[in-house]
Amino acid sequence: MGEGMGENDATRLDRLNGMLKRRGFLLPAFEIHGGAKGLYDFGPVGGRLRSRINQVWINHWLQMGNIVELSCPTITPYAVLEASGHVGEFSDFMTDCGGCEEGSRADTLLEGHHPNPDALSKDELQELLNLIKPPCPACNECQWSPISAQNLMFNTTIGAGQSGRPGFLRPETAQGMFTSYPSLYRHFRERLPFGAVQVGKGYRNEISPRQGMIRLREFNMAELEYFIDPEVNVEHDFQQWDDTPLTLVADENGELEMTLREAVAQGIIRHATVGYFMGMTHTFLQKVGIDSKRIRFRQHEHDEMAHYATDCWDAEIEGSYGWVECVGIAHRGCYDLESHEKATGRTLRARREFDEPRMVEIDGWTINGATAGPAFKQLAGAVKNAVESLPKETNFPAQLNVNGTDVTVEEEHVKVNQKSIKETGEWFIPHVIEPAFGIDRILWHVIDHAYEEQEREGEAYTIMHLSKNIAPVDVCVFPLFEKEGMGELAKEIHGNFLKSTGTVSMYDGSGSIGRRYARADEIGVPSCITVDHQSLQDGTVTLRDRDTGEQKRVNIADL
RNA sequence: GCGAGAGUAGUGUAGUGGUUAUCACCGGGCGUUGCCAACGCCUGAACCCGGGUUCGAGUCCCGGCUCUCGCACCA
Repeated sequence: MGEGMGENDATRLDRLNGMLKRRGFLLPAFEIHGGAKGLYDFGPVGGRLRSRINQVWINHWLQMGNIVELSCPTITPYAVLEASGHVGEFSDFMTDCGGCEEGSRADTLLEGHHPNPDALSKDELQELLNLIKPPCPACNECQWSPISAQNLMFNTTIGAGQSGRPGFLRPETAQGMFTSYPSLYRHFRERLPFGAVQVGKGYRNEISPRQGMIRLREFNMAELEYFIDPEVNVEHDFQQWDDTPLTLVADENGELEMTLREAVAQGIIRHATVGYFMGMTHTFLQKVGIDSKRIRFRQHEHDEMAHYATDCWDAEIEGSYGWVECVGIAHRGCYDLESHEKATGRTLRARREFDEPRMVEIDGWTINGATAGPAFKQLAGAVKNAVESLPKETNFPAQLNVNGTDVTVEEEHVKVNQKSIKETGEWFIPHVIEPAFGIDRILWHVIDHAYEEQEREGEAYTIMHLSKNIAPVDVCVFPLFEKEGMGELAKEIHGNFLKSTGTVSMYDGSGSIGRRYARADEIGVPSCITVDHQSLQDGTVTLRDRDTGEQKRVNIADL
């Protein structure tokens, strides 16, 4: 990152940041109290920009027709994130020295006493720590406080006092969508594929937030969890991207220019749905005004991917900080649902009906409950499983080892088990393909790409070329001068814009007309309307385009 | 987290211990001009926070917070 950033880029970045603060896009949060690292306010202009980007994102995915929107809590019980692997992956287990109060990592203290302390659970670490009582590296004292998970996640307590139970602020929105799987499955009438999207806040207690909006402690994310049947080969329509080859940086093939259709056909992209979502991502980024020449997709190398993932592509956008990953599109296999299934014992599966019912022949042994029950008592269940797995040729009595106990199974304990079972389908854990968007990073690059510095008669002039889809203010209405009724007419037009839902209009009557255009250009207002003398006579106004500066006269009624 | 540098109106800045903290842009009001940051007058707005040294601190010292850069960390 930051490669090749010249002095001009650096001063441009300074001026851009100054403007963003001055005009109310992005500001350091809680600044009057000294500020807080990694936390930003979206200001009077930025707040609207953010929510419009969110809305475009949601609508973009809802267009697929089999996607619903969820909203899950940001406060998440410990068990959920333990099941998902975040507690293990994201934490360091810390303990404080009773002598000098210096905090140490428990796994580091126990190195040399265990082959791989990093892999131990919290309880196991605590047990080992109590046993070993290693000396404090700072003061040699051997008194250690109970281990706590010092986490890249924000700890909290759900509920007050003794009854409170531990939890975290969520590090991603995804887990709530996985835990909502049963409700999604029912909503979609038990038919794959389907997906859920969620836009919301995520939290990571980053050790060192840097580079403005690029690494935050509280961030806006937007994720899609798309559930598929791994055995179904889906056909996706790639036609819409056949004319736009993408820049792909593939794991083993280096940088390529090719269409998604080709990349999927050649197996460079390992799953068609991943490819389809890459296309959807590219289209979305264009919708919100990202320069498509500065988008590329980079494939994770094998050792970079989470162990359960089978393919992962990042959409990277080039801006003032170099190439920054803004979207991750990961094929997560069945990892997430399986993890929650294991932790809860709940079924998180889908049903796949066979084309033809399958007859399963069972020809073997099972126990005779009447005799085996009294004989094996509490072991009877385990003996049943063991006997049923024996081949038909087995002769009784037979010696078996069940749960570590040797038992003798007599002929009288068993009976022949011969039957046909008709199976019409099977249950499986759906696979998940997850496009995860860092909204703040995208928003930053939207701003970065939209920001243009011009020079007009030696003066710096700033235009934000924000897309109409996301511009925080849709229109400005100016009276050429606030007299002879021009101010009143302009206010009336402004009022009519405000009445139409979703339109943001600003009225500005102060300063010269050129100054007002300049103020509007700086926050990226696409259109400005000016009421002049002629308006009073014929009911027309001038409509000025931000990017070209051209004006045309239009009837007030046609606005 | 470690090391280095920095923090003065909304923005960019001047100010090496001594009056009422400089300048520009900026915001507001009035007037004037009458379609692209025009002009005049009036006006608004700052020494990051907390301690210390000193008769006196924006300035020196210590601690904290924030920013920038390097190292470390980083689905």
